[in-house]
Amino acid sequence: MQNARTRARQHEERESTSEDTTESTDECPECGGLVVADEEHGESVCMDCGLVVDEDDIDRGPEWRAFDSQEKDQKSRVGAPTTNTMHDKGLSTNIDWRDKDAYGNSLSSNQRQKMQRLRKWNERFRTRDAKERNLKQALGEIDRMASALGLPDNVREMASVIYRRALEEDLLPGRSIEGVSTSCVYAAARQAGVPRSLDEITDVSRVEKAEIARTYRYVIRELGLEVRPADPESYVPRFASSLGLSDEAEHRARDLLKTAKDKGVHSGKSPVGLAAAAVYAAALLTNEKTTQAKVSEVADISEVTIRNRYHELLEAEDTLPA
DNA sequence: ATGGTTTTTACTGCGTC
DNA sequence: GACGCGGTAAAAACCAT
Repeated sequence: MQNARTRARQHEERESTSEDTTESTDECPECGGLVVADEEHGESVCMDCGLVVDEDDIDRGPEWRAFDSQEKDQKSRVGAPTTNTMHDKGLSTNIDWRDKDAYGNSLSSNQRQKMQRLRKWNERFRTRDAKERNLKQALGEIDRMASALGLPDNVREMASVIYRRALEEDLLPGRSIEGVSTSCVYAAARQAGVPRSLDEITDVSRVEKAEIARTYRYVIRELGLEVRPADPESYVPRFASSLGLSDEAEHRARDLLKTAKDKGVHSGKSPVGLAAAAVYAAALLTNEKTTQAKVSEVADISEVTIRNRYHELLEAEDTLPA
């Protein structure tokens, strides 16, 4: 057995050593209760025990106050939000495709042709140079994959930002747009705490797994992105819900993973496998009906691995003084 | 390329509904 | 008998050196 650190580094996806003590953001470190944000005081407070988990939050509201609607209109200076998921951040001009004027009347054929030409040139200018076109295509890909994986908008946003940076730093030459955008999605999903396994990513990408992994490592290294090993717990909700398990079982699964973490059982093992095993074990403990086969299917992990892991989980549970 | 480790594949035996 | 489950051995995949 090599030492734990080396082991953990072996597999990108793997959980790291027991020295990593970071708490997930929405659970109280004291009692495990739910932590909610109190915007008025800029604090994050545990709902169960009242512990203030985080202070000095950033207030993202407007810095001005308005006392009536008129003032609100005057002081407000907000347009459409810019977004990184569009290659021009949604800032450039768009010419409507409908051949209607501002009053809704149809255009004469003369005007229609003119508008057609304008649209064409506007589009050409918008995506003028190679980088813009590159971005446009990549962002399309990112969006497609994120949708296919059911990832939320903020992940798309993150992936887009990462891609922009990659483009800025000239990381693209020699690498496919597909590969890099896939890697960005993978990285963003992991950073956002809603990881998808490499296999899941591979399914929706047009690029092979090996290339994704390679490109991903490259991008991470070049951009100096810090991505912690995936937390098995972050897979639990997804698995539990696709198996139709109760909240109690889900919670049980998390507990199992926590004690396993304390025991350091998880080092060097695939987080997905751990999560799958925890979900299965939790279903057993709460007398809910599932089979290893089903868990193995939704988690995309072999039954053997589930068996091995869940033995280890239960063992860790037993040997704990609790 | 090699070696050590984990995961997968394939197969077998056991108990139960 | 099909099914769920446990175990094993060999193959494959993976990472670090």
